[in-house]
Amino acid sequence: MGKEKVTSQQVAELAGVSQSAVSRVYTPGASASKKTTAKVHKAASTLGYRPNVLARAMVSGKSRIIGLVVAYLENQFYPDAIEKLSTQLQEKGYHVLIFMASKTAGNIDSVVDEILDYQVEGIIVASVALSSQLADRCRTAGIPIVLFNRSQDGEGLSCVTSDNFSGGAKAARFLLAGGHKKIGYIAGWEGASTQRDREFGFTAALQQAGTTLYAREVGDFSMEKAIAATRRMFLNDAAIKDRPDAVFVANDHMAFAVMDTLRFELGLRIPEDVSVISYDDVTAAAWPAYNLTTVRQCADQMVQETVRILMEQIHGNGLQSQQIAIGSPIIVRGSARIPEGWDS
Amino acid sequence: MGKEKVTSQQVAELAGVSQSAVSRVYTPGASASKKTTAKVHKAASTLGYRPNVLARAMVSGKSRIIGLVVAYLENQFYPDAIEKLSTQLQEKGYHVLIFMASKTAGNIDSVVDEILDYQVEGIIVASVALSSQLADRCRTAGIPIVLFNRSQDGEGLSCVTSDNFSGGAKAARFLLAGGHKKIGYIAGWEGASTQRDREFGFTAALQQAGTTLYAREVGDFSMEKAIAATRRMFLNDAAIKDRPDAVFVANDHMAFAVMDTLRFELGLRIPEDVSVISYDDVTAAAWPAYNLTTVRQCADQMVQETVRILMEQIHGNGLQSQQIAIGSPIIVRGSARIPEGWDS
DNA sequence: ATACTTTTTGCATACGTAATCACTTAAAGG
DNA sequence: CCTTTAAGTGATTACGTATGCAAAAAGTAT
Repeated sequence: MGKEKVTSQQVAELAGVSQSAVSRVYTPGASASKKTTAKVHKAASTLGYRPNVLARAMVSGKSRIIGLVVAYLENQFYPDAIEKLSTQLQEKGYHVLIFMASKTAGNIDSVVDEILDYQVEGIIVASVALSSQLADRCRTAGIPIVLFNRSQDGEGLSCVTSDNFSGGAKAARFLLAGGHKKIGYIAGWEGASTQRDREFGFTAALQQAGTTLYAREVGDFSMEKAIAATRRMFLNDAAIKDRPDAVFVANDHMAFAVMDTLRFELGLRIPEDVSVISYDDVTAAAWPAYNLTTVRQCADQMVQETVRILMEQIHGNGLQSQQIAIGSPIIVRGSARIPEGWDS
Repeated sequence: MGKEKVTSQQVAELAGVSQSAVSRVYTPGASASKKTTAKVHKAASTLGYRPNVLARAMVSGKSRIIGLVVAYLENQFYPDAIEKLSTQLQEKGYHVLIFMASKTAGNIDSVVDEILDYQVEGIIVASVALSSQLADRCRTAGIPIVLFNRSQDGEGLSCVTSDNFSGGAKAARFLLAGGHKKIGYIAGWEGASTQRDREFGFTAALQQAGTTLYAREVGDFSMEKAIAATRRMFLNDAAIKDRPDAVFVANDHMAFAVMDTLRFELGLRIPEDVSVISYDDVTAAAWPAYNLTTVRQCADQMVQETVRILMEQIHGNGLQSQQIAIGSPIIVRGSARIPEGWDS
């Protein structure tokens, strides 16, 4: 129960120098002679001193904390991204304060309020939309925000996404090249920019080829709803021969549920009876049980860009907001028929 | 670029009261009259004032930050747990500062040092071992620690796990009741208490039934290594008839890889040729593609106990360290032969 | 109305550190 | 040896809030 806080003052006394000297030894830019540095380090290690980040934050205004808002971690893409984000920020001397925005959109504002209470130096918002007044508040507070895997028009917010439009188009062209005629789409949550852009890209490419969506259902990025959507799409009144011969699912997470439903509930073979293609390329997409053909969201690059933007904004260089879209290559595996002579 | 920090002083001036009064309005225990409370609230909302948590932490010693150390988020059990932990702590007014201990054991000490720099009120360590000197340091600093999903002897540390020993035993009895004779085990990382206890429980139950492990390989809780372990176990020199007829895998994460290897690489049927049973019951275990019979780690209860212990220790009630083991029921699905007349 | 208790209030201080400033010491240059 | 410049140092202050203390205000009982 020794609540022994070792302060710079105590170190100073032991080392026979002033508190200022101790502070300077631990402040990168400051000047301290070899001798005092040595004395201070010795005293500090015998006392077990480490600078108090909070006190440091008070006076310097730099908390070295980044707030991260995330809605749910069920979709494996997010834990992956969080791990990478946290690791990269750690390397730069920042740390991540995590906030769950589990409930409805209403409480996201209060969540961000709580974040601001911690004097964070920046905020990363993953897969969540912000109210415009909230964006304003952060802007006037001078706290940079980066949307991760979401974009938002009009607010002038920085964001990092994959190129969802062209990714969706790639998926469409892959299915078309495979000779599919009746192509369905299982949408994500319709409030999400990712959902919208993927669908736009997909339907645009279909249209370019002179065709349109054969069926469409909404899965809201949820497994349960994706299962229901699959049933609606494949168990309709029409004859069996009228069911879709391919389906684009808005993300891998739903695609797993769709595939399981197609195979185990409806007895369909993939890709012989139905081709399935989706978006994200989470780890599990490569598991043999799914072997999912999917458009990759390069989490590494997305994280890297997110961190870069954040650092630029924090250090005041790039005050312009940036909208980054990372290239999204298609990863061909076995869940969708492979077109003859396909190699790109 | 308005770096406008609104302080209690400014609120005080606008409301025509002292800074102390403002502070007291926002301090739960303090006394303030209805009238001043109203005035302060009004002034605060026009100015957009919110108390600075860091400054509050300085003087009160309460940062309302909990440090969370986690090694990897690949195993879905951890993201799940993190989400629940974070949500529950948020409800109690605490927030989670996350630290990745990705690399080897060596740098865990430095990670915890960084945590302590933030004056956290408590630390949760998930699936990572602490050096004893580190445990000491936290003890003398008065910072409570709770190990999550790990136990550690000798240090007197609090920990919350599932009842791994009896869980392992349940798995063994299930396989034995199913009539299996050649039972293999794919171990996790041997430095982990969870691995050890699950194996002890499993082999103890085998021994009680007068048998022993037929084969054993190490998978280190890693998918790649689990795949290699599966190959070693099922592609050995002996005749095909000599391969195990059941395998207990130390966690679900590895079990997915094991099942995929058995099915798609070795062409074995589950459970007809080989029964597979494992431990955790992560979400994906219920997916039809795996339909995994597994011993459940009740994440909800584990999280609840973790938070409870932490809160007790922080508020100084239970200074005794506590070791909690949550009951671990077996969840019967389809990956292991179901014994005749089984119902428990 | 008086004396006494309870509640409310402002003042001053403390938390642990970084930054400013003026000052001392060391180095450099002739 | 003296002058000029640079580097290092300590005393002091500021960051934004909570809290002990004493004074003032508001009730309460006599």
